[in-house]
Amino acid sequence: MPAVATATAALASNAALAASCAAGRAKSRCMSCSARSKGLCSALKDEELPRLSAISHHKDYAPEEPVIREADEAEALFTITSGMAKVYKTLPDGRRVITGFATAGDALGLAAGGRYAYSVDAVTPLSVCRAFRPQMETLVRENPQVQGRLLSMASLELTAAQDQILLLGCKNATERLCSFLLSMARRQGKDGDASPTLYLPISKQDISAYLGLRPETLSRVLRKLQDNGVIAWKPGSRVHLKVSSIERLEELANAAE
Amino acid sequence: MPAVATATAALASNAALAASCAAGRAKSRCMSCSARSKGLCSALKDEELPRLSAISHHKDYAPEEPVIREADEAEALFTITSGMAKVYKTLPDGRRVITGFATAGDALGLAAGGRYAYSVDAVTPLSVCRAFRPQMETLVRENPQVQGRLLSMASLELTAAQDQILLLGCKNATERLCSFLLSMARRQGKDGDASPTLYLPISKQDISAYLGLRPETLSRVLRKLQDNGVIAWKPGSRVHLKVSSIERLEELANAAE
DNA sequence: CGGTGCATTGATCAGAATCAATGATCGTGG
DNA sequence: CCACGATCATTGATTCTGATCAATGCACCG
Repeated sequence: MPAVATATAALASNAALAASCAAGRAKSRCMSCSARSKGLCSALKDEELPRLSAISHHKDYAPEEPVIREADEAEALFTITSGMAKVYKTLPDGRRVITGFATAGDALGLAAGGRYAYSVDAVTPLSVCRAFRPQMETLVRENPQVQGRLLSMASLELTAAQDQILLLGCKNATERLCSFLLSMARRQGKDGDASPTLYLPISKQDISAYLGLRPETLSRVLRKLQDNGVIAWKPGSRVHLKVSSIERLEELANAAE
Repeated sequence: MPAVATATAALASNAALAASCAAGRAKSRCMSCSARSKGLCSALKDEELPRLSAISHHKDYAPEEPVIREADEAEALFTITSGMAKVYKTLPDGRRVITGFATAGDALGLAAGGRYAYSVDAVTPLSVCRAFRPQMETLVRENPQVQGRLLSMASLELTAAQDQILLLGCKNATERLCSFLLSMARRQGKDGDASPTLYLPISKQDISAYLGLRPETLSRVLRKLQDNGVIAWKPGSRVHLKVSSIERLEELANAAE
């Protein structure tokens, strides 16, 4: 997740980012954004960017800070420019699942009804771009291709959600963890190949909430994988992880033994 | 699910539905469709309908017949006109989850990549409308509002998928079943109110595959709810169900006891 | 009428949850 | 800079839910 590293660097100015900006300034803002080529923004040509800059407002969040609260009025669409966020849902009694992790380029707040369907908190230091609904709708009207981009992003999310349903509905603890590590490794690797070294800014609590497991169970499975030599914590940092055998991980991800 | 009743009635002619139809005939076809006001089609005005008719091909399926196979080339977009279908994903070793049930108006085959991300089988006798990708893309280009409709449908599906993740990640067997019955009752009730009499064309096998439970477990939970007087099989038909107390069901759906 | 296949029920097992205790880490303030 | 407390991770012991295994019952169909 290379975007994470640039979390603090991107877009230093904060004060000037109120309701609207001069087009010239705004253009350079979106042009130099680390998410320029991703998500929503990739649907716009350079010359169309100022329109987006004009309606989007930058905002930063500290780790664990709430970004979106389920059931709130869905007044804005968020695009992550750097960092990572967790998307989750909660039951009345406090139980929760993390339904996904979002990174640079991902959109948050695509609500079908008038209200957000999930909550979002920052995982790492997080930067987002907010565009409020009315202005967003104008942009979409003027640039219909944006909707196509939104649709394909929603489809991707849907596919990811269904994969997660498969994981939660069928897989045991070991398979869940291996599937998760593998998908993170693939996200970080080049063209679909899983990277053997893995940057994991996500706490174990959050991983267990994502996998539908208790922290204790996650800890035990993690230990088992280490003892079997499948993975190793990289010395020196707790957020780096080394996978000794991607093949072994792939086996474990789909086959109960 | 009123649409189910019309499964056999809708669109009797089959032979004439090859590559293209005369606009007049085609118009009346979509105009009188039971899904006219739903899904994709609701995005088109009456006078735009012939364009859709011209590119859509009708097809019927018997219960349990496959409609879409995961990983196949995604060559068409399906819209259900009547009946019910199950959407599911499978692991290499055969384990499977049903990720959702689709009824009249629902779209199937919205694939982000070039391939279907899931399989679909008919649950009841099923009628669908197929539109092949290239023609569909033309239609979308000429009627951009269709994409908006697709987007909001995808968002709804995404929300449903995330609810299912919450169910599988957090809830116990009783809560799962109650949540399911409740959502089915709501689908069949008027304006969000759950209906106390419930038409359930879905086999217990499929219900258990949807809830991430074994058939034996489902059977036991079902029995418990009956013994507690929360639900009752309506005498005379095994696909009808009566809920004695929606409130009780709502309690059970979200609260571990 | 017998057979096949699915649903139910019962008995047992196992995987993960829960409960509990200890140990590591981090931030804080003395 | 170190000591302390708080928080979180790990490990162990035990429980419990749901899975699995097995037997019986029932319905549908040839």
